[in-house]
Amino acid sequence: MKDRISAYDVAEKAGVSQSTVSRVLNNYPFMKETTRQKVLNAIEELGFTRDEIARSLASKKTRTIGLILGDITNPFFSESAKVITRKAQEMDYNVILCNTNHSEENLNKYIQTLMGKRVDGIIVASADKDNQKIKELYDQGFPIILYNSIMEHDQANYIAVNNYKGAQLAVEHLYHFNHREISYIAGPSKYVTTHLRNLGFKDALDKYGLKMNEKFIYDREFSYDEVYLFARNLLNQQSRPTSFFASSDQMALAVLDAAASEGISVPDQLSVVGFDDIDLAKNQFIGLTTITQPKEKMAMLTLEKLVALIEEKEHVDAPIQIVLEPELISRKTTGIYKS
Amino acid sequence: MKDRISAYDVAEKAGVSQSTVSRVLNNYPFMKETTRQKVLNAIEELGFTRDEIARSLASKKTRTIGLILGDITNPFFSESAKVITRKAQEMDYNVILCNTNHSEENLNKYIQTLMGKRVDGIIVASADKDNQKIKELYDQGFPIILYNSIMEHDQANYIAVNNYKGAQLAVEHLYHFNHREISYIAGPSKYVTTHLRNLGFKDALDKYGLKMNEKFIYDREFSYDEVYLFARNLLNQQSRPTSFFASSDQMALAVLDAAASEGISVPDQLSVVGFDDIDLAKNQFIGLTTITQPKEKMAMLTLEKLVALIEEKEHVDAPIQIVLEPELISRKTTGIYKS
DNA sequence: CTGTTAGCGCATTCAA
DNA sequence: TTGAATGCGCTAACAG
Repeated sequence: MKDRISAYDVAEKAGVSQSTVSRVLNNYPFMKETTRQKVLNAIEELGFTRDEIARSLASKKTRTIGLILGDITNPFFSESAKVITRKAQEMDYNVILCNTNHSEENLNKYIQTLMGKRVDGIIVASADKDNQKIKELYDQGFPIILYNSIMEHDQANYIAVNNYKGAQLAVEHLYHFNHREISYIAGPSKYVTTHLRNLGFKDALDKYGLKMNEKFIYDREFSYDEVYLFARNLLNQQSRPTSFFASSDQMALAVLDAAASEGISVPDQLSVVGFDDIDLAKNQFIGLTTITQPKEKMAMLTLEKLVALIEEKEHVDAPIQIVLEPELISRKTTGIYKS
Repeated sequence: MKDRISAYDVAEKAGVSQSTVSRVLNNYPFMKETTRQKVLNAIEELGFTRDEIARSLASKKTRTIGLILGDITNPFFSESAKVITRKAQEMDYNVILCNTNHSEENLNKYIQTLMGKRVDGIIVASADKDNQKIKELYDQGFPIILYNSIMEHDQANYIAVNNYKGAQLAVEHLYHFNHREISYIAGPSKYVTTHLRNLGFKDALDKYGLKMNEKFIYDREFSYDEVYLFARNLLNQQSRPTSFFASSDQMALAVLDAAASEGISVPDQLSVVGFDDIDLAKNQFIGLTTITQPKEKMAMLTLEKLVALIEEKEHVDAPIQIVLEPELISRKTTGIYKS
């Protein structure tokens, strides 16, 4: 590879100084139009593009943000990532993507790496409750926002849906459809998101006077295969649940998969409610009943707020703490239970 | 935010020079163990992390690669991205994610940006045929690999599946199930990938003596909604196709969606074949018949080869041009046509 | 084995 | 309106 063309090369060709080149690159307004043109021409002829690394070092800004996701193959995350990257491009930011596979170790490692890369801000879409690193960043005033999660910290920035209420809506829906035996794919309560959904689920059971069957609760790590096996096993039991509430649509799909493998038809013999309202849930071949999150809105808002934090850190105002309302959308995977 | 801690601060605290600090950071082997410890302690106490930006500027390496995708919400891409980011982390690389939404303008813009960011290499998973920018990079010897696509250029690096053959397998399968009226969701032939699938499709029709019905071919841009409408419209016609072959599983889902909306049952009244074998295709609630791509293998290979190109550019060997074999997996969305 | 020195390619004062 | 000089925080010779 031939040597790169630097601003000095351009300067020489244009017969000006490097700082003048820098000025036209940065749209400095007070310049003679002719010199600007000379520089522009030289840039054109040489095919020069500035070195963003050097620029970052000098300016202490990278115009890059880190996006930490739990699992990019979960449509909830990828659909969010799509919105965030599009918006980022519009605002002239780049996105470094990090996939933790739901491991806190990875999360910490990624935060470390991103800080080393001097990203201007971070969006965390898969935060463990009380994560220490994140709290440190809040304390330092570093621009960081939790997406789809909240954190109890007076400086915490987050944008999420009311997960507690979402879970309640699910139980309510199933209850009204005469379901009394509800299996719950909860996921580990180490995440605030799932923790809140778990609380909502339990309180809703209480409200309707239903007892919780521990055997019907899956509280291990999110894993398609594990949930598939769990559901399949449960469906083979003598006293099997009449319905499932899954803490994510992805996991609801695993339940549907398991049901299909056992020849159990949905919704006739089994009802399933998900959470997230991924695009696929709308697909009429599937028609998953689920709890909506205003993903698009949340994602846009998250990026906008983050950029605001980055670019106008002067007036830090109050921390950003936004909680949106979920909604239940009834489709084809739930039906009235007939005993 | 308080001032960052630099290697000089560490050096001072440890009572050594900054270059010594740099040495321990880079695991330079010939050092007195005691000084190494002094430095390590100072690093620990100060909570120092090195500035990767400065490091990149000085070393001319960023340990970052660009990953350009057509659509992150298409599981084929997100599943590939997952493998690539995991592998990248293992090899101590970061990934900047770019989502083109299948627009060549975006592709070019992103390539530009990534080059400005001085990424060490680029993976393009959504390349337009004959893209000029990509060719330039090949000419310069810049490490760039096409994933799931090929390019006719003597220095092109690519890893893909035999798309021509894949399409043929699909037609063959449908033909053996007595389907004679096959609709094809082709996508625009400006992508090499789809172009080859289109060729395979047409040649297969010829082989079986089937005539191509232009009205059954969708050759516009990949868009879920557009394909949905196209399929729905077709299914409403008097002489509707008995089967669909979609150039991606994502588009096959759109067809299933349309069929469901028209109350047409699959596979009894309609057969559907996809392409990619996304995880969801295996879901028994759906059971999509499709053409497999060895995604995992392809993705791993792509990253490994790219890193090889980056790190050992001395022996550039022959260009990397790997074409893997596809396979048809018959599941629940295809059945024998009974007239 | 360790310190000194000179860049990397820009942005950004300060003068002129 | 422009140029010269300095430094961002590190790596990488080169001495010693």
